[in-house]
Amino acid sequence: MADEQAPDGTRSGRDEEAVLRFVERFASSLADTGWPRMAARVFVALLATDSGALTAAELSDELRISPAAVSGAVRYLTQIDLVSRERDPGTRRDLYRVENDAWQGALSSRDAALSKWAAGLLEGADLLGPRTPAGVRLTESAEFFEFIRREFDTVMERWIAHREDLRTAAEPTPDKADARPSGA
Amino acid sequence: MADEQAPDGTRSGRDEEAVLRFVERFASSLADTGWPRMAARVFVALLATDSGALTAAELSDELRISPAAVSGAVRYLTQIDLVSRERDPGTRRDLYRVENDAWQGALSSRDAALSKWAAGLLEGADLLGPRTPAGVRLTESAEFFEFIRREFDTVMERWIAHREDLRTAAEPTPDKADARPSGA
DNA sequence: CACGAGATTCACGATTTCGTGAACATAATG
DNA sequence: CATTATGTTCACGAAATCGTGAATCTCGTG
Repeated sequence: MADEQAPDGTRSGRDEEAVLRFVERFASSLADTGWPRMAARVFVALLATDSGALTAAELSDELRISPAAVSGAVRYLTQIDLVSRERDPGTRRDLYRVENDAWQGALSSRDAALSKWAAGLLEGADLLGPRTPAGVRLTESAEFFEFIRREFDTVMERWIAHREDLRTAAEPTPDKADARPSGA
Repeated sequence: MADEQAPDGTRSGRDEEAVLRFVERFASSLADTGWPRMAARVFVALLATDSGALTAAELSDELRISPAAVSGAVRYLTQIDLVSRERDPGTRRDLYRVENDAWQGALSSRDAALSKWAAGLLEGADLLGPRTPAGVRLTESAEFFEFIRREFDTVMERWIAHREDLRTAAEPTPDKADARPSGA
């Protein structure tokens, strides 16, 4: 296991097999909460690369799925802004990249659903009579969702700040980058 | 349409057909985000009653589904603490009730999933090497989820306070309770 | 303690979802 | 402009999901 290079430039002093198992395991827990299986596998595979990006062929190969499955998974992931597509410079292949702030984006995109729910609930409250117990319950539900939606922005701001703290705390000394095998 | 009473005690000056349509429509948007169809319909049907509770027979009748389907939906809903089961006093029938703070409970129960995800991600980070780019990405993802989980408690506290504000504001005069049939 | 109302379980059939293979589309290169 | 490498679309078949009907179970009641 001398000095081989994975396609994404990752140094393979790693137990690739164990990584594969991790990808499958974590993708499964995502799938358990409603993610499409293939999308989950592709996403976690990207997360687990140093470069954060892979080509369709690499994904197809590593996960043992057809190019069509990769295409479908990637379409799903780009639609919800978890993954971006870019052209691999100098070649003809596309590169699928996981955004650094992928999770935040994923949660943010729930905003639309929350608003839609709130609107639907208010509609129902109106129908049932806003002052009936049922109408009150629906109105309060709508208010809950609107509240959550608004609070979310605040939480994200706090996360950004917290992340900065963590990052600076993680740098032991303002030394040269030493965690960069720089295989490139 | 003099003074008929729906089974849950709801006065039916309402357009029952329109309510039914609302139930189906809103249940559909829940289903679109991954809810089991029957569970969504049962849940919304309960939301739309004044008493907040219905028997299995009433649900089966109103939604035109089999008792088995009701049983399955209710099992799902009680497992995630969105609905509670109680015995209809004096009779032999169970009553399924939607909790007043149903939505909060539903979101709270996501805590477990968040923790599980964070743990899985840390495991992966360890595997990939905590100081490699991939390991850093996974660690940061885990930290994100833990952060969200912690923040959630705060948001809920603020919601409770905000809800009280809304409730007192909703009472036109400090009169006798008129919009509070006490959804106990 | 037998009866019966009501709830649950289980196997089956239908519907839907999902991944594949193959044809098709697109674009860079000589 | 033909060739080749790459990505996408579409119909098909497999597999999982879901709701039903019928049998089974539970427990209050006469």
